[in-house]
Amino acid sequence: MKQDVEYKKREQLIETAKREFLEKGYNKASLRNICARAGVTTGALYFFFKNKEELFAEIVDGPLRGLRGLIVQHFREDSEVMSGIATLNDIDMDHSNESDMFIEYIYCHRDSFILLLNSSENTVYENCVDEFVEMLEKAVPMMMSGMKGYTCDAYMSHWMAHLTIDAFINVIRHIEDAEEAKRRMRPILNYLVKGWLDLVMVEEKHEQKREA
Amino acid sequence: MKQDVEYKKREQLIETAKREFLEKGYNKASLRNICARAGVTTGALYFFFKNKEELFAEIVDGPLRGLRGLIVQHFREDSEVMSGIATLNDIDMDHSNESDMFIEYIYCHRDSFILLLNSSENTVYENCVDEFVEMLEKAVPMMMSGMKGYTCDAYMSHWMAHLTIDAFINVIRHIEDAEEAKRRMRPILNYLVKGWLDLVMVEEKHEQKREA
Amino acid sequence: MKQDVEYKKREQLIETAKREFLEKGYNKASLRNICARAGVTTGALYFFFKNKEELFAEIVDGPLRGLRGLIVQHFREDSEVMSGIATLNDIDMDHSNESDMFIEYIYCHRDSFILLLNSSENTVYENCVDEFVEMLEKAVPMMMSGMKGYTCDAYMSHWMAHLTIDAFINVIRHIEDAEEAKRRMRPILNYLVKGWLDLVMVEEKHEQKREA
Amino acid sequence: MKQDVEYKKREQLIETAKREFLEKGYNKASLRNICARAGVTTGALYFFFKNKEELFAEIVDGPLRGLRGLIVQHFREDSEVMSGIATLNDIDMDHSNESDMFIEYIYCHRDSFILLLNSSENTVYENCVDEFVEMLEKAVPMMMSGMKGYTCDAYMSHWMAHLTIDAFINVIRHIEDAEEAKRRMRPILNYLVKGWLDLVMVEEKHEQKREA
DNA sequence: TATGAATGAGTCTTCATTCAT
DNA sequence: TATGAATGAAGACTCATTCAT
Repeated sequence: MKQDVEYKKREQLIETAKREFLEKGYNKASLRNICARAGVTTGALYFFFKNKEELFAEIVDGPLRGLRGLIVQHFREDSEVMSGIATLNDIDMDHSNESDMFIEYIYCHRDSFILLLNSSENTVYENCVDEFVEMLEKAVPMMMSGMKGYTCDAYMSHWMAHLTIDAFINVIRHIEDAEEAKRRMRPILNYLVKGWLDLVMVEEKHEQKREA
Repeated sequence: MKQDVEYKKREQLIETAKREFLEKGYNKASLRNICARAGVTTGALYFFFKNKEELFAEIVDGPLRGLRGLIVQHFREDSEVMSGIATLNDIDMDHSNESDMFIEYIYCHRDSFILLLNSSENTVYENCVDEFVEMLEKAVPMMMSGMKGYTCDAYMSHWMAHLTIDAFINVIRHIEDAEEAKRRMRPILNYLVKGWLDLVMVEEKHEQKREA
Repeated sequence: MKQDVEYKKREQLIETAKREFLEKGYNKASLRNICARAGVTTGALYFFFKNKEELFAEIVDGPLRGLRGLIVQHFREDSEVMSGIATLNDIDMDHSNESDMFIEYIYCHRDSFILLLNSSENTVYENCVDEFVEMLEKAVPMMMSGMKGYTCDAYMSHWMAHLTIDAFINVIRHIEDAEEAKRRMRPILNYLVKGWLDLVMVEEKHEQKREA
Repeated sequence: MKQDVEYKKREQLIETAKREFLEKGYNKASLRNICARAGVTTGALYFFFKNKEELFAEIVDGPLRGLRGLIVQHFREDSEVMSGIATLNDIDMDHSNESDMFIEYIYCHRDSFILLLNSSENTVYENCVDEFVEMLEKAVPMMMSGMKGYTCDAYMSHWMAHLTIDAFINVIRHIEDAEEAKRRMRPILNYLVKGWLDLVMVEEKHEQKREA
């Protein structure tokens, strides 16, 4: 009974913090203001959270780790599938399922991800996007490594990774409904996959000619 | 003669402001600090500029307008060229020249554009990127309007515009040298143009089938 | 059985408080911190102690009263011995035993005394040293009162008392080992006793001359 | 004319700060309070001084450096005088002049020194007394080095230095009038000098006996 | 006995801006 | 043109203490 009340205050605080951070960004968000809006004294906030940063982390860290985990796991599974494939033509061009899954997860915590994308300046999270770019940049070439006769162009791999992540970010930022987001993401992703195959995968003959 | 001295102070102020804004972002940048670094009193700053925002604008507004103008003019010229083209196959697939020109201009004022991209939070410029997306999003379909048998998918046009702009931003952010930037941009742009043609331009028959 | 546990908490609290007070001084010591270090909740602290000052007192008051008692008793005994002495020459110049006894007691509670000396600002104890100076300042002349032909210079008595106490304080502060402290204190004390006799005890003739 | 007003505010600030620091000690002194008492806004304080610490330093640093300089210079001169002396008996036992000079200087800035002695906890100055002890501890033996047949007992030198400084501190703390302070200091200093000669200077024969 | 959530006044400090000179 | 003193609100954060449970 009392616990309900107590938890309610903590939850209240998180909820108002989320709103304030979204509206003003991390820096301009005012703890005083958050407390006032949550009907709580400043001291109370510092009972629940060590810091402004920790309050932000509370909102954002869980979903971020979750997504990270999801991606790692997904790449692992994908690697296994790919290990049985030898030519470009055998690659399944439909990546809707994967795309859907990521969107699904992200939209369960959309506020948090919007926060990370738009309002995490001066936070340890301010470069969190780079991490995902890097993961993608390294994962794809690895998955392709079994394909005979092709090598990866590292530079294009980097840029395709960037573009791919940017595509997700655009969707997350501008589409509110998860189902619509999924629907919109699918054709874009297919286009991007083609990019990976056309620009990143280089026929080795071609490559040798160049070097020659 | 005296004017020289004065102008020097103004110039000094702008130079230090640029550095401070780049290092700390608009919000965290301190006018006091800027003045101190420039060897100028706070009062002096307020003689030259109305306030913090106007100081920021001084650095950023010129290049921004310049780029805007360049783009508008370019689209106008391109429209004329395109008006003589009737089929997709006739389109010149090499857009290196255009890409080069934009990069060239941007890199003449790279500091300013980096400022706009990374440090314009809480400024009227904070959404300036959207404007360019919008320009592109609308311009391309217009240019294509002469092409018989095709219509534009508005939605994909939006996303391709976004991706295209993002591609430029990635390059600007991460590559310091103008020539290298041009070189890297070309293949990416070509890939993107293919995207425009494949995803945005829809054969009308196809379209009718779908709708049927 | 349960009492054991409780007492353990109290004891824990005192122990951590001692450390915290020593490290940060009375003011900067944080009750929160003390509780955390002791693995106890803030509420618990307030069950055992009325407030911050009383927690400090708990550590410090016992030893302080003990020392006070020891000194009073010692002066009483010394007075009796001195009542049988009529000339300066008969005074026992070796005060090692007394010095040793005080050092012995103080070093049994050295932490507490260090606390009193270094970390009692803004406490009722912050001037506790003065009390000892005063005791000494008054006791010595009283003990000497039986000596015919001499009077006490009140002013010099005050300063010698101060110097004597300061000498003890220096030792307590800077020497950790009790035995070494005793050893170091002895020659200093003998020098100080000579000071008492030379500066404080004034031959009455001399005195009359002066006044004449 | 305006300058008068401006300087007055700064001076006012320093004056009130001095009072506040004296009354409450460095930590408990409140900048808000100081500003209010000085009839100045908080911002103003931070125009004149970088910090709480710097405000404190402003009051205290000058006098401290002055005293340090005075002592260094004095020791240098004394060394020259002593270099012409070979036996203990030739030493001038009257050190009134020196004592007077130090007291004179200190009492010109007595507030500052009281601050240093009583209210500098948690400041870089909190151990400033030790420095003077050390200077004295090292200087005296050096000055005595010319004396044949004697060596210095390092330990007693340390304690005599401590006692000597403590004696000064007692006077400064408890006597308000400079002239009275001088008068009181003289006999004490003479007593202390005797201590230096008796306890610190050891006849080498004696020393050798001991070692034998 | 003991918890731990909550208080609320208080801390030092920073800032963009103003204005008499 | 330019100074620089001064403003005053706001910032994050800390603290000893209380009290219903």
